[in-house]
Amino acid sequence: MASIKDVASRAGVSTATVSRALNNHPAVAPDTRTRVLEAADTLGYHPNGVARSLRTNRTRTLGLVISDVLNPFFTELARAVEDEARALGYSVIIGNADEQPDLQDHHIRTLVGRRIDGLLVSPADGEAPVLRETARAGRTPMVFVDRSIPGLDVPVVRTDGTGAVRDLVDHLHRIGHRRLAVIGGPAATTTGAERVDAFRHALARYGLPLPDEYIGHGDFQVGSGRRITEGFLDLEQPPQAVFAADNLMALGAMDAIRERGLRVPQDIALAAFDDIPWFLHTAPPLTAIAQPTGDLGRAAVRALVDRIEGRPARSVTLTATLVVRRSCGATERSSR
Amino acid sequence: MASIKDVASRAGVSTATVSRALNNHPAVAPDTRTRVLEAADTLGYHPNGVARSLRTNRTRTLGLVISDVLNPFFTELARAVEDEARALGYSVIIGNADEQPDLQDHHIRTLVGRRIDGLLVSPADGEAPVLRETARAGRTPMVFVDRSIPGLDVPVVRTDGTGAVRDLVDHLHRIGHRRLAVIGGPAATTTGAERVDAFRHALARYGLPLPDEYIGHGDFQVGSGRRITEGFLDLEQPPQAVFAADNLMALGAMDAIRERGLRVPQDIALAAFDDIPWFLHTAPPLTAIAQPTGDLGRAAVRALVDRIEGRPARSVTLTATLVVRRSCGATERSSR
DNA sequence: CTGAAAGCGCTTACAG
DNA sequence: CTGAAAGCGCTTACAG
Repeated sequence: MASIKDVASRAGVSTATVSRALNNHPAVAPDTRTRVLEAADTLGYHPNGVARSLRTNRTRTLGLVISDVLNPFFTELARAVEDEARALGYSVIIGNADEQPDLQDHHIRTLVGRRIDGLLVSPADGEAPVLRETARAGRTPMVFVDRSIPGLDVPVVRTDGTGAVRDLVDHLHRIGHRRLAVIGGPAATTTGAERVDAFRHALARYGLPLPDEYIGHGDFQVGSGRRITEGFLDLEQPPQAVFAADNLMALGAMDAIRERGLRVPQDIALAAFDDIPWFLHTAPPLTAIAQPTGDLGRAAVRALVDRIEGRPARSVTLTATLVVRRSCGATERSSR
Repeated sequence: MASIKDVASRAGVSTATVSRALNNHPAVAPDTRTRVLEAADTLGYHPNGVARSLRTNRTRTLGLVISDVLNPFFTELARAVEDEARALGYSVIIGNADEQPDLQDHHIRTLVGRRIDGLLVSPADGEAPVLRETARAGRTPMVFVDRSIPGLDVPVVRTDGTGAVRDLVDHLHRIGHRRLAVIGGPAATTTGAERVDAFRHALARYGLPLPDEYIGHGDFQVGSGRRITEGFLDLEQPPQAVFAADNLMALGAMDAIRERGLRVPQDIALAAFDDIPWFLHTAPPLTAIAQPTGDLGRAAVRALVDRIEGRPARSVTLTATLVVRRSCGATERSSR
C-alpha cells in the first residue's frame, strides 16, 4: 500500500508537508496542497490510521461492551451509540459479553490493548476483575450505560423506571389483579435489583406483599423467563400477573404460557420492561415500560467524549414511561 | 501507561527479551520469562496493540459492514460473525450502513484506514465507488455475505432460498390462494432481486402470473413494507397473500393490515423471508423462510480468514427452509 | 511556507 | 539464550 513517503516523492515535497496538506494544516501553500492531493489521489493513498494512532496517542475509537447484542434493547442502544459517536468523529467497537463476566473481561482487555479512547460498559453480573481494575486505574475514560457497578467512580447514564413501574402496578391493580409476580434480572446487576425493588415498593403502596415464590431470579435471557414462568404456573396459587424485567424474559414467559395452552391476558396478565417494535404485534400486544433508548445511548457517548476531551462528565438519569396495550386485561371491564 | 521499556528496565533485560517472553517465543530462559512476567504484572503492563499492529502489519481485526443492525437477521449474523472471529483470534468492527450506500462507503473507508485484516460486506443498494474500488484493488481481502455485487471477483457466502420459496408457493396454492403478491427488496441488491425472481418462477409452475401491481419495490425497512401493503389493499383486486422479502417489511405489512382492521390470515395471508424468534408470538404466528443465519456468519468468517491467511477461499451457498405456522391459513380446511 | 529529525511502542533479522 | 539496532508510517516542535 502506498505510504506517505510515496506521496511525498511523487509530489516532490517532504513527508511533513504531505501530512500537513492532508490534515488541513493552515500553513501550506495552495498549489503545494493541490500537488499533494493529486499525488495522493493517483497513488490511491489511504493514510495508515494505525501509524497515526501510535504517533498521536489517540485512536478516535470508542469501545462498547454490552451484555447481549441479540437483546433488541441493546441492539438499539448500540445503534444510537454508533450514530452519535460517528457524529462526534469516533468509531465504535462493540464487544458482546453474552451476560458472561469473563467474556466481558476478555473484551475489555482487548479494547484496552487496542488503546480505544474511551469505554462504555453495561456491566454483566458477577466478578469482573479486569473491569474493576480498568475502572480503578482510571487510565481509560469510562462511562457506565444502563447498568452500573456501585462503588466505582464512574459516571453512569441510565434510565429510572421507578415511576413507570408504579404506573404499571396502578394499572394492574385497577384491573383487579392482586397476586403479582416479577421475573427479575441477576441480583448483581443494578437494573436487575432496581426493577424488582421498584415493583416491591409499588405493591407496598397497596398493601400487597411480594412473596418469595413470586420473585423469579432470571438472567435477562429467554430461557430463564420461560423456566421461571413455568414455576409460577406450577404454584398452588399462581400469580394473576407477571412483570418481566426485560423483553427477552417476557418472550420466554410467552413461550411458557403458550405451551400450557393458556392465554394472555385472560388466564394471566403479562408486562415487560423495555418496549420493542414487535410488542405491537404479539398476541396480544404487550404492555411495556419504554426506555428512551436512543437518548440513553447518545447521552452516554456525549458523557464519555466529555471525559475523553477533558471536560467534566456528569451522570445522567432519564425517565422510562409505561405504554399500556392489552396484555394485562382491560381497565374498563374491571377484573375477570 | 507502562510501556515495554518500563518492563524491560524493571526486569533488567532488553525490550527484545520482554517481547519474546510475552509472545511465548521458545528461546527465552525460564527464569528470565518469570522475571519479565512479574515485572509486567506489577506494572500493570498491557502491550500496545497499535504499536504491534504497525510493526507486524496485522491488526487481527475484521470489518463487517452490514446494511441494518436493527434488522434481527443482521443482528444474529453479526453475533455469529463475532463469535467465530473470536474463536479464530480476531476482533470485529461493525459498520452499520443503514441501507445507505454512502454511509457504507464511509465505513469501508474508515475500516481500510484502520488497516483491518479483512472485510465482510453485505452490500447496500446503489452506487458504492469506494466498495468497488476496494474490491478491485484487492489489497484488503474481502468476502460478501448474504448479498453480493455481481461482476466483482469476491467470494460470496449466501443462502439459496429458491427451494424454500417454491415450498411456500406450494403451501399457499394448496390452501387455495391464487392472487399472490410480493414485497421485494431494492432491485440492485442480489437478495432483493433473487427473492422476487424465485417467487415469480414458483408461481409460473402453477401457471399463475405475477402482475406488476402485485410487485412492491421495498427497501428492506418497515416503512416500505407498510406503504406497499397499503397499496396492495387499495387495489380493486387485492392479493390474497403477501410474501415479504424480509422480516422488517413483514412487520410493516402487519402494521398496515392491522390499521385497516383486517386480520391475518382470514382477510389476507402473510409470509416472510427470514425467521426470527418473535414470529412465534405474533398474531398469528408467522410462516417464514428461515436462513441458517449462524452458519452463514461462521462460514463467511472462515472464508475471509482463509483469504487473509493465504489459503484459497471458496464461495459457499447454504439452503433456506420453509417454516409453516398459521399466517397463511390452514392447509386442512381447504381455502376460506 | 517548508524540511530535517525525533519519536510513538513495538517486533525481528542478525550477530554473538 | 540475549541484546543492539533498524524500521513500521505517521506527526510535530523546531529551525529557517
